[in-house]
Amino acid sequence: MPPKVKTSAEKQVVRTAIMDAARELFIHQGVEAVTMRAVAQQVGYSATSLYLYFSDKDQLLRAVVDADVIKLAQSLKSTLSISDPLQRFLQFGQHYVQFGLTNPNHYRMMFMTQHLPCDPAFSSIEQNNPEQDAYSQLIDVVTSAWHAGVFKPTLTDPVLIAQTVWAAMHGLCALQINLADDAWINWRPLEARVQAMVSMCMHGLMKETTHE
Amino acid sequence: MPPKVKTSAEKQVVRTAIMDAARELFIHQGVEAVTMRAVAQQVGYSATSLYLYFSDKDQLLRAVVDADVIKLAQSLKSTLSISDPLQRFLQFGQHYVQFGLTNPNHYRMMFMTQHLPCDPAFSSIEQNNPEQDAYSQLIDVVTSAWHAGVFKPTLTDPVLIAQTVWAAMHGLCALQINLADDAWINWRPLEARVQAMVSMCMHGLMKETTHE
DNA sequence: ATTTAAAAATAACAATGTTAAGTTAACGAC
DNA sequence: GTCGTTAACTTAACATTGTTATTTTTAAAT
Repeated sequence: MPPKVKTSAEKQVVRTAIMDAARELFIHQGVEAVTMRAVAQQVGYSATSLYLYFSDKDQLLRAVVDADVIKLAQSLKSTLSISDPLQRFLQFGQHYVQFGLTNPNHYRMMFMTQHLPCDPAFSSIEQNNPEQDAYSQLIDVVTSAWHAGVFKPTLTDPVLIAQTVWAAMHGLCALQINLADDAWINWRPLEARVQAMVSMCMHGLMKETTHE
Repeated sequence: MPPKVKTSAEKQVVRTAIMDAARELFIHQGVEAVTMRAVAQQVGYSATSLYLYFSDKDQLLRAVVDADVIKLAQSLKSTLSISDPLQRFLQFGQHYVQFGLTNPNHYRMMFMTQHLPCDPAFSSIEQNNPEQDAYSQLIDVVTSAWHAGVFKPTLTDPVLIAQTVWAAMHGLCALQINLADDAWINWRPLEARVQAMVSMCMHGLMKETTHE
């Protein structure tokens, strides 16, 4: 069966196929519930063959997450062309939240599960490349809005603003993803919570004149 | 060896011992990494005996988390005696964040790991009892501040305010806990991020006059 | 044609959650 | 007292998992 000697390109095809199968299962069943055997079966290999392409399950997850961060960045890229810095910022944020809420397992996998710290030295993502690095996009978007003077004058560090907004939006997504079904809490409708969070951020960060 | 016929009180002692051992290990090693055998050894029983007290690992985790939610509520209780509604709200929030950041594994176990939804009908926590239910404390604290008129007049739903503030603070804690060591991100100092988040919430929610 | 080694599969291992099958000894009935 | 009965517990055992060791297959190199 093994048609020996795969070109590096052919190997990449298999690698990608494994990652796609893994992502599909991770997203639908959660990372924990997915076995290497299941991934292998999905892609038509034996379980042990996966280890020829990924050293272990953690590395496979890491690779999938990396690829998805790039995808998120490419998705967010569409908002970067908005010329008005304020609108660009708002759309960017909305896009991010929408991604998290419509792809909960995706989001959980990327930002809520404990995985190996992402080492820029070994990542497949090119740091600071706005095509791939969603975090650097965020920094850029906030920084340009900051230069445009939309934030309160007391706020002097765009990076800090960015990290605060990210945290706020992340909290919204994370609680929804983890506790939406918890009968304990009488959640307000999701849209109302999104709206309230956006509103709080705007009133908390922007100049008064900006959001009349 | 088995000294037959334990009173219900004695059984409760064993149950608690198991939960304490489990919590200790969960917190130091993460829920995933802890085996039933390890918990059993810690408490001096065989692994299978744990199943006489908890139907499975998920239920054990659920019981531990429930107990810790009560502990959190009791810890937060100290702030409830502050007479000024605004100060009470602020201290309550600060207390919560401090808990999350100084007990990261605890916090992760309680709010960031996937576990069985908490069913009020079967929980050991008494819902709406301010001694035990931290969420109801939050609602109360925000509602009384709302009645005191500290929030912007456009904000008409104290529950929505509470859920928004919780999400914001949770995002702060969650990102710190999961991504603090990620070399990708040039995190601002933790205290600065806490301060910035608190400030954003206040400016975003409070009447102008409240925070001069 | 024979050798070599890449690519894959099969067999196998240790660890884990969990269940089934014993084992021990305190209590009640006589 | 002794004799079952049964609660409390232990030891065996199982299925599943991630992973490694071994073996098979087969395209290319000689």
